[in-house]
Amino acid sequence: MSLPYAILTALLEKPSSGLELTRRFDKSIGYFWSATHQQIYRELGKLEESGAIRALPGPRQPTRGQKKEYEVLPAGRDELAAWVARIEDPKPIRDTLLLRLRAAGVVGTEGLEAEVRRHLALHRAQLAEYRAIEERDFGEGGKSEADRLRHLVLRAGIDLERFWIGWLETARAELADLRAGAAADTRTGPPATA
Amino acid sequence: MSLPYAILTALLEKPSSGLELTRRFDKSIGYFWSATHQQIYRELGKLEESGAIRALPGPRQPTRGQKKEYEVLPAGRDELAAWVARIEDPKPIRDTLLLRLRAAGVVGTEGLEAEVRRHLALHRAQLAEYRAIEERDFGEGGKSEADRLRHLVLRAGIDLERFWIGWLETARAELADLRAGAAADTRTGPPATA
DNA sequence: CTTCTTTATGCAACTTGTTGCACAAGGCGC
DNA sequence: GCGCCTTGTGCAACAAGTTGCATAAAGAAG
Repeated sequence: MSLPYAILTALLEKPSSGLELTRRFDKSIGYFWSATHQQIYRELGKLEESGAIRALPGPRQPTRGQKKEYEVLPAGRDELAAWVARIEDPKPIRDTLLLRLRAAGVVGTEGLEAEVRRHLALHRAQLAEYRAIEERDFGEGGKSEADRLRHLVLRAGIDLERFWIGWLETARAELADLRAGAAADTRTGPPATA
Repeated sequence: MSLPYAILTALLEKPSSGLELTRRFDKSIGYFWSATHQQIYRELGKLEESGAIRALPGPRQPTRGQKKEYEVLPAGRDELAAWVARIEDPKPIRDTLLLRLRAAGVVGTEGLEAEVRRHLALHRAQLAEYRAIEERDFGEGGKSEADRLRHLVLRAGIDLERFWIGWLETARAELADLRAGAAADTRTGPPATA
């Protein structure tokens, strides 16, 4: 499980409350590890119980509805450092569009082209967003180690979007070609291979 | 949820038993949608109950330990066709290595370089495997619609591995550079930016 | 014929992630 | 003061995925 480590990283970057973490996950960390506020609160509770983090002493004892900030304890930092070097195999992707393309091979491509075009637009928008972040946050040189590593992660996001855009363009062309072939079939009859 | 549709696709390609499906998932479909035999058996039960598939009548009434083959019914095929055209947004990736790189920004890169190299080797091996499949199954032209779509899916796998290999090479170089910088610091003292 | 292995199906418990909602405190408008 | 919105924490139920194990039949090994 990686969520606790994502939370420890975020808290080391800056001590925060549950809701603040949720917002930060929505922005930066969530681009490659998303989490809802429920998951985050649950995990914060576990981390506090296990002694990896602790609540910062606030003006009054926090009850329900009161902000509660956390900071990482040395034990939590050690766990995170150990996790960074841990051996863990990459997991295969899980993408429904690939699955749907395969399904289209047996039930037909009806409606798939529109969905491919829609995904293409979404990935192009995401790429533009990443590029804007890159220009804003990593414009000139003279960066710290943490900055260079964050930039590296961002470049993974950028390259990944580029991969999707390239592949989706191929897919769109292929689907258009199949459609043209199918239209020809209705005029001339199916080819011998069908 | 996509697993039932993955199973319907596999069963349309060829009626199978639970264990056969598991093996086929391990080979081809599992490259982008993996599933354990438990998930598959559970889902087969649900699909049979909902009338999307049915057990093929075998030599005797199958009990526990006896092979039980399924085929897709028209209702299941219709559901699958509707799913192919469904609007569904792409989900962001979840990759622990990216997360660990980010964590390394706050706790140090100790041990990460070895893990990056290991992943690089794994992705190179996976790429070689995909390329072998491509040559074996999609060598010459004259392909059916289903074949062309399967090839398209395989090319996504190939391009994705290429993306990882390219990015991991960049990451390895960056980590080596950071390590060299840190080594220099121990001799000359940290730079003013630290 | 008994035991062991392989093939095959499946239950139960657990972990992880999602969805919907409840509840508390504080600020704002009137 | 009273209603309402925002901020903030959290429970409960569900859905999806994982792990470990139980069970049954069939064939091979002795």
